[in-house]
Amino acid sequence: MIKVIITEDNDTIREGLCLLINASDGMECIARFTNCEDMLTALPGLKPDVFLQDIGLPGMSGIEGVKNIVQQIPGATILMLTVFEDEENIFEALKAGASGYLLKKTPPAQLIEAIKDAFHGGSPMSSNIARKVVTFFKQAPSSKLKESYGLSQREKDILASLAEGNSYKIIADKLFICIDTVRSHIRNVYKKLHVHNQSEAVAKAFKDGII
Amino acid sequence: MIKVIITEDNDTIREGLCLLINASDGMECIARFTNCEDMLTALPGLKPDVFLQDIGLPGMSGIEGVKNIVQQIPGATILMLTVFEDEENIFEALKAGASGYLLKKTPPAQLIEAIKDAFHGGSPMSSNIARKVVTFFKQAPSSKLKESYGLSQREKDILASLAEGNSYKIIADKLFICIDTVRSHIRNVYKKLHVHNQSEAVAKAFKDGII
DNA sequence: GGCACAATCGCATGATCATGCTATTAAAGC
DNA sequence: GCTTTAATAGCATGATCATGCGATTGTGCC
Repeated sequence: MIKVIITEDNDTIREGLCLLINASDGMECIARFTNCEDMLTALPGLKPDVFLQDIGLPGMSGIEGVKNIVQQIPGATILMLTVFEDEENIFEALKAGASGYLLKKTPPAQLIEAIKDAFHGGSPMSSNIARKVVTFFKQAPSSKLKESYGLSQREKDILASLAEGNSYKIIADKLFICIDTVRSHIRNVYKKLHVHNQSEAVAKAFKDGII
Repeated sequence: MIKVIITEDNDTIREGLCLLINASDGMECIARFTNCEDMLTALPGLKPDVFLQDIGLPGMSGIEGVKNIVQQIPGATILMLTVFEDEENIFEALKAGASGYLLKKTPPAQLIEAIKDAFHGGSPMSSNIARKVVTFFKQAPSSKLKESYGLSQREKDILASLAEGNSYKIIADKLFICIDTVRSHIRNVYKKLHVHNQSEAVAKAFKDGII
C-alpha cells in the first residue's frame, strides 16, 4: 500500500483527492491537511510514501513546505499538485526537492498513475511542465544568440586552442600555419573582445559561451 | 498527419519503428536513415514534424546530429530514442535541443503517445530520465562540493584575479603582497590543476566551477 | 571595379611569464 | 613536540607574449 498525505486548502479538491486515492488499488490517503504548518507538526507520527502538495496555501507556501519536509525526511517523494504553470514556481519547487509537478487539471486516472510512478522512482510531470523544464536546458548553456563579438571561426578555433593550454608555437603547428599568423589572429581576438591578455580572453570566452 | 523521420543504425529497430508508426493513426514515417550524415543531406527536401533520433550512431553521433538539425530547422521537435541512461548523454541531448528523451525499451503504445505528445508541445521522457533531470535541479544550487582540486582561498582569489586579466604586478598591488608571492601561488595553482599556463588554468577554473 | 574583411605571413622589442631552487613564519593536525 | 601546509618572499633565466607597423591573397558584396 502506498501511503499518501495531502496538503491542500480547497475543501472540494482535498476531499475529492482523498476519495479518489482510497478508491484506487494499492494506495490509501493516511492524512490530509489544509496547511503546511499542521502537516509538518503531524509529520513525525506518520510514515507517508508520497506527498501531494499544493503551492498556493494560506500561511507557509507549499514550496516552503517542501523544504521543511525534506529536512525532516530526506529523500521524501513529493508531488506538487497546483494551478501554477510559471517557471518560477516550477523551478523553485524542483529545487526544493519535489519529485514531480502536476497541474490540477490532470485527469484522475493519470493522477493515480503519477502517484505510482513517483513511488517507483519516476518523476511524473504534466506535458507542458516537462517542456518548460527541458527548455531550461536549451537556453542555459547553449545561448549562441550572443554576438560572439563577431569572432570568425578561425579566431574561435585559436581561442579554444589557447584555452587548452597550447602555446602560440603549438597552435601554429596544429593548424599548419605560421606562429605570426597565430599572433595576428589573437591580436584581432583581443581587439574584438576588448581584452589584453590570454587569461582575460579565455575568461570572457567562457562567460559568454563562445567556447 | 504527423510526419516522422527516423535515424537509427539498427536495421531491426529502424524498420520496426517505421512499421509501428505507419500502422498508427495520424502519423507516418516519411523517411528513415542509418546515420546522421545522410539524414542531414536529405533534410532540406523533407518537411518532418518529429525526429526520432538514436544517439549511438556510426560517424556523427546522434547528439551532434541534433545540433545540426536545429541549425537547419530552429524549433524542430526531436525525440531521442536510445539505450543511454547516463546523465552526460541526457543533458547533452537536451542542451543540443532535443524535446524529449525515451529509452528504447519504451513499449510501442507509449512511444506512439510520446510522438503525439511531443508534436503537441510536450516533452515526453521515460520515468527514470525525468527523475534524473529533476534531480539535476536539486543538486544545482548545492554543487559547491566540487573538488576545487584543493585550492586554498588565496589561490582561488589570485586565479580569479588572473581571469580578470590582471598581470602578476597588478595582482600583487591589489592584494598588497609581493609579485614573487603571486608567482608562488600561481605556481601552486598550476601544480594542483595540472596545467602549465594561465589560459589553461583559467579554462579549467571555469569548467570546474572554481570561479 | 572597388571595398571590406578574413586569413595568411614577417619583424622587432620591451613586457611578462614559467619554472627551478630556497627560505621564513604562523596555523592546523597528530 | 613534530609535521604538514598556506602564505609569504627572493632570485635567476630562458621562454613566451603583447603590440606596433606593414604586406599579400582570396572571397563576397554593391
